[in-house]
Amino acid sequence: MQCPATTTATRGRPREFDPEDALATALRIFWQRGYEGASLAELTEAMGITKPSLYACFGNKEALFRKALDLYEREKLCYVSSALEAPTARGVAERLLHGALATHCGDNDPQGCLGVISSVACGSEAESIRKEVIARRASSERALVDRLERARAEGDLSEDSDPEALATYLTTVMQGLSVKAGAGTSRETLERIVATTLACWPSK
Amino acid sequence: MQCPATTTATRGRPREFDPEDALATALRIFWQRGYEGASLAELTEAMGITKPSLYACFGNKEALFRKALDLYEREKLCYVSSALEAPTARGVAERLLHGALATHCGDNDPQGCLGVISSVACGSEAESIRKEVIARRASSERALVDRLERARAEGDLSEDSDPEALATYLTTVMQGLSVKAGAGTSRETLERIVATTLACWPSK
DNA sequence: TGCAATATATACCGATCAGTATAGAAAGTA
DNA sequence: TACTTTCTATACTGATCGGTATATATTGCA
Repeated sequence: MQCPATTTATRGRPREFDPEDALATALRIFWQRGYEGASLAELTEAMGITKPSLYACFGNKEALFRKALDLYEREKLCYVSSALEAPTARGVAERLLHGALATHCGDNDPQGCLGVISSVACGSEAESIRKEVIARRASSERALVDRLERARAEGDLSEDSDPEALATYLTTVMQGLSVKAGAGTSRETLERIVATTLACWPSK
Repeated sequence: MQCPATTTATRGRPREFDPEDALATALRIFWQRGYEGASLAELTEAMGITKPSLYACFGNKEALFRKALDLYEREKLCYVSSALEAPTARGVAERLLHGALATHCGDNDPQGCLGVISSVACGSEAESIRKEVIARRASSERALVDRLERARAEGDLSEDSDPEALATYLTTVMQGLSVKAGAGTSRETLERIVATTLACWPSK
């Protein structure tokens, strides 16, 4: 089967492509098109492999998407967990917003957030994909709530503030940023949105 | 051809369906599925008409979508223009956010914003749809910028505030709300997000 | 060298996509 | 009643969808 990490000598004809490279390419296509918008024809052409190779290596389209989503969270959403390590609530907000900016409006990657794209779109067939993306997002949002509750306990968020409300508010802004980024809003405008959000943020 | 308003006596066999009802149904389907996610099979079944009837009355799928989008803006986004008539900048923000809440998280309509759904998703064929939706949104955002500039001129927004930045910030929150609504976030949570946003809003 | 194992290339599958050709049904007009 | 006009119902088009069967090519091992 597939062994992306260990390059153990196997029998049979060796694979002619690098599964990690191919997966990174698939991620890029899914990121541009969404799950349903990415056809197997476009995927296989971009990855430089044929459909049987794709199915042998990754299972099927849905399994490929989940692996791409894993890669996305591992490599592109790492700013989230590192943001939670900021010393203050304001620092967390700053790192989250600037991280979102860098990740979803960079020059080298598609614009917008794969999670937002996949949860908003599309038809009925992709329902299980949608649910999975929403579930993953919920767990990372819970971590943010916990962090802000800690901030309130530590005093850098005022006693009468609502950590849960602030957390969902913050992710709302981040998701709005992704929508705008995907719609082609300029980076400069997005930076002003982040600045405005931080200017409103109710803590030091 | 089609004459939805005037019921002039025409020759030939009379149409057996009400184009306005059919269009309202089509809007609901597009709203649930997005442009590409809504198949003609699902559309015609929900509308209770056959494909030839749909094509004779509405042109094609894209034209039907544009007509549905017109209806959507006319009936569902009217809260935007009425919000701009609020006496103060804070009143504008309040009405916009509560209007978005009522429209995108109501019990009778699909969750989320048709514009966000259509601009975020999907494949490459719907590119012209995407562009159209983005353009329509831009023009309504311009109206909000104008309104906030007036607010600054009138003094209910401080001299050193940035109306353009505040306007895009506000629409960012609204689009984030739509993403969350489409993902199934509870109305109560969304109301807390609105309350949090207004608590942060930098004007009386 | 021959065999088992794995990968590739080609061509195909049934289902669905948006869109249409054709024929019949229902109205006004003469 | 005959005729024109318009709508509806059925069946179809070529293209594309995700997925696969088959045959061939390339390796390790015996």
